[in-house]
Amino acid sequence: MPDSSDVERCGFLFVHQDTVRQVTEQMPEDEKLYDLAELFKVFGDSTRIKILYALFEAELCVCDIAQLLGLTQSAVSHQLRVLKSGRLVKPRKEGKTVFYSLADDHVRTLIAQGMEHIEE
Amino acid sequence: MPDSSDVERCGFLFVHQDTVRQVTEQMPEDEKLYDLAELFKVFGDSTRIKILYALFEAELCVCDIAQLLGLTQSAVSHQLRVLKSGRLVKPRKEGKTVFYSLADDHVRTLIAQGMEHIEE
DNA sequence: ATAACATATGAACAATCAATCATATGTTTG
DNA sequence: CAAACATATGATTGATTGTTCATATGTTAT
Repeated sequence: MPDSSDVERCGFLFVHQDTVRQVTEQMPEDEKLYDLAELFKVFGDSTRIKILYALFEAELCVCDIAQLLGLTQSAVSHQLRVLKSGRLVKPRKEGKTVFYSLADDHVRTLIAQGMEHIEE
Repeated sequence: MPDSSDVERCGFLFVHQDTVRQVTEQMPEDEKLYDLAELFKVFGDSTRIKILYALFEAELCVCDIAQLLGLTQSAVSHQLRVLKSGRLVKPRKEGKTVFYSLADDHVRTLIAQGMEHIEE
């Protein structure tokens, strides 16, 4: 990370000074941007995407998901933990088994938007 | 990865057999799911998110972005390459300098949706 | 042509991460 | 209580990734 005494300068920054100030003002806080990146990181793995897609259709238990996707129970459980901590899925306990479902509709919307981008 | 001869079975798969079949049918092809995960992976880094946010307001050159975000020219260039290969930004060359802008509106929509999820 | 500049690229390294294996927790059934 | 079952967790490991440093490519100006 370069420190302020050693900042590079191209000719355009000062030409676009107004724009640059505007950009700086509109930029959300660092923490928010970090959280946003963390959210997308959760979507950024094909196993987790598959799990989410599976939950598009139905509430499923860990073991069902594992069979459905040809994965280990452990792998699925680990990934469900990531999805849960990102508030993308929510558990419902029923005796021994835990059923997972999508936490809210943002998950659907985000994935749909992503698909649109892929397919265009 | 477990092979088919050694599949775990919980009591629920067969209870939910119809649902499981339906889920399997609705599931997109593996390659598409992989690509989708790749797309989200591009959003899944705070530096890239910051770059995208900067480009929300204006077309900017590499050097401007570097200064704006307090990053190395090299780091920005590397990340712009990732963003470009994900078709999230597009370059416009003008002499020595290269200006980058958002490739399309999906970028805005996706980030907006993500922010909604974060802020709720 | 040569110097200055803007950007891109390649190699190297530290950090992060997903899958695996082994095991722990907690629930139901006999 | 003990055995069987469903899920969760912790440690390890191979792979991926973001940054840095050095350098290359390509453009403009003297």
